[in-house]
Amino acid sequence: MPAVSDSINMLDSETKAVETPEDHAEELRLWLRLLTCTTLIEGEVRGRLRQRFDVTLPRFDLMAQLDKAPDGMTLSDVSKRMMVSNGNVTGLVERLVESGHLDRRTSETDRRVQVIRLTKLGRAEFRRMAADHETWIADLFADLTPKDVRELMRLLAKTKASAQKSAGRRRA
Amino acid sequence: MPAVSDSINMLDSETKAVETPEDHAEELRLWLRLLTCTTLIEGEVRGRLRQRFDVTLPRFDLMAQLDKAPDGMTLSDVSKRMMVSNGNVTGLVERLVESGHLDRRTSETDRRVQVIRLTKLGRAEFRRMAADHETWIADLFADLTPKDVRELMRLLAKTKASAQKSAGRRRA
DNA sequence: TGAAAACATTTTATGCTTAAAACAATTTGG
DNA sequence: CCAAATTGTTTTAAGCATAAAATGTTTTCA
Repeated sequence: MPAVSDSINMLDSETKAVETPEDHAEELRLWLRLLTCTTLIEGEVRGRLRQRFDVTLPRFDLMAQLDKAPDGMTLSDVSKRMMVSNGNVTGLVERLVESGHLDRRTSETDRRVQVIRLTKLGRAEFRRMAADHETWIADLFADLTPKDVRELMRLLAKTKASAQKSAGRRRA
Repeated sequence: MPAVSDSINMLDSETKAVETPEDHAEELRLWLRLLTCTTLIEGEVRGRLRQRFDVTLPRFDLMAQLDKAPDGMTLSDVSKRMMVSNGNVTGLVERLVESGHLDRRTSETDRRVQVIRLTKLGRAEFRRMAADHETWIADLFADLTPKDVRELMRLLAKTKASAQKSAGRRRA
């Protein structure tokens, strides 16, 4: 096998790995750091939501999606947006309907579809929580300059695109 | 209360918010993008670990910690490193001992402490998985240039420090 | 038209995760 | 020395999460 036949981005690394056991330690470290940041912030937000509002993060996240959709969303939409499994949404919605935060109805045009939206109570509670939530986030990122924020946005957009491409390659 | 007593970074934003309802939309968007990237990559890694090795991500993460500690770690150490609750580790370890991947013993000098380490089997299996895992990560980040990686590392380090500071302020 | 494919959701089985309380062992300070 | 505080772990109760199979509905297309 000629050395020049090396291609970039090949997933089947069988032969490649034998020839050149490449060092991906930097990417690995980057991934761990990304994960650490997210875990740290997520844990902080989770704790504050529980302490101040006695609400879980998943419930808050779901309400956040619905707050942006006054006409409601289908369970599938929610599932895709939140990047969680369908079954997960089913249970989450169940509990939020039970607590009076969500309203759920079957679509008139397609009886497979469930449309959910925030109740008046749900919207009011979410708005209160969201206001505090925003200040928490601002505080957690307080040491970043506006330039840092812009730069991170850019690099994370690139990261997201790269990961999506890779995920697509695998499914293909 | 004198007006001059206002301090920066105050979490009690009662009066401040009324005066200047500051806009933190950028930080919020940054946080959501960070979360999206992590969720995306994590889901991808989780799926591949399950498909190729029939192992869960938490199990893999725990084994990864132990692989770096040939002499073993206490449950507390693991819990801190993985940033998960103590009870979480208890259950995870239980199952990994059951499956023969981990060895657990009570410390001789302090009978409260449980020391766990990888068994020969556990280490062998982890090494196999880790090799693949590294190529997956490299592929997921493939579109980032070395410069991008360095810059992201730097900005995420800054983010982590900022978040830790904020978390500390709250606990204080 | 009508069987097959696609779709939206729910169910099932299993495992992960947390916060808080309980338990057990060690350390500390009067 | 010993009661109190601290530390390490486990237990408990509740909820979150996934993958895969099951259910019911709509669409496709031969």
